[in-house]
Amino acid sequence: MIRMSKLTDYGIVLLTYFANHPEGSEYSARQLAAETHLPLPMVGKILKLLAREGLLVSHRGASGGYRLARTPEKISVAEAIAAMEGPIAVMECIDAPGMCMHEGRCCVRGNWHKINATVVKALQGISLVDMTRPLVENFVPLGRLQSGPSPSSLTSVP
Amino acid sequence: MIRMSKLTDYGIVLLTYFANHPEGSEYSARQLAAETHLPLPMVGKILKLLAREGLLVSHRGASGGYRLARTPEKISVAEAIAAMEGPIAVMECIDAPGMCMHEGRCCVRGNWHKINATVVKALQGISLVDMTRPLVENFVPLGRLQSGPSPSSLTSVP
DNA sequence: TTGAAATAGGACCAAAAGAGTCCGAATTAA
DNA sequence: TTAATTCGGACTCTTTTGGTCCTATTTCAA
Repeated sequence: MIRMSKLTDYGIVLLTYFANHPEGSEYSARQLAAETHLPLPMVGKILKLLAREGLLVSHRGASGGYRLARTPEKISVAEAIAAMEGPIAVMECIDAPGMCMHEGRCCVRGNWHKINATVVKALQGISLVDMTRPLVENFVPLGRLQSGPSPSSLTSVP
Repeated sequence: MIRMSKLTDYGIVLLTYFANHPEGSEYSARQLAAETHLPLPMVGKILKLLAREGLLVSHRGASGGYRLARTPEKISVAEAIAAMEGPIAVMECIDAPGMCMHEGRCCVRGNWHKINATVVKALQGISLVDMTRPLVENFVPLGRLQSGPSPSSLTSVP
């Protein structure tokens, strides 16, 4: 299945929790685990990761905790995912060029690059603030990729 | 990593191979493996799967083989992925409602639904024919989701 | 009629990734 | 000093993936 890991799932829940509260608020792993009902060891692990990746700022010692490194409008879902899972790449050949034997003669790789870029851009367009309220599809309905030289071929899609 | 399986990768390569050849052409697993340089047992497995899912039609017996079940314009990348991996769902709660303990109080689930739908639609907009030639980004640059009630929050994205 | 060449449908296995826990060390507020 | 934190790992168990292989069954053609 095309699925993000639980780590990412929880990570975004936690980040959204920050976005839902006054800016600059600091919370410990313990508090966040209690509030979100996620297991404490997991929450600890995730917060550490997010801090290392620069999305959170940590504050050590007694009464320490974490806060967002930037305002939530400036943190995108794409960044959050990348922090948890590494670069977004639907195919191995996207972020690991040279690993695939067939790279030379593969005729679909270029297209995967563009498809991947489209997904990334869509996710970059969603901030943590957006995640705190219902999303609405824009009047520009969806990002379509279209085949270049030749005509048609898109109209057939339901 | 957010990555499709090799099965899916190979599956789309194979489907694209059909799209690149005269309509209705039939090829055996052996032929396809030779042409695409993919391991024969894998190719066999994938073709069986695609046939079971209705994207290919199989023809048993000596000099049997497979052909596309529909014209390649009418088969989308989204369908191909779904055939190989099951429903496209970036989060478990999308295609397995009830599995997540936090479903009741989760405040981001609705948004994941919409994000998922956006990705699916983008992939539905790409047919096998499109995959046989370079994709070009449409003038409508990309599908953006926007938060409803409140303004701004999108302008900050690089 | 027979045999070769296909697909059908699984079982099977090893390796990798995921999910989750736990521990000792360093840091800091009180 | 002590208690509450974060930090950085190691560690285990389970699931998924990637890949192979085997035994039907079907069909074409000699």
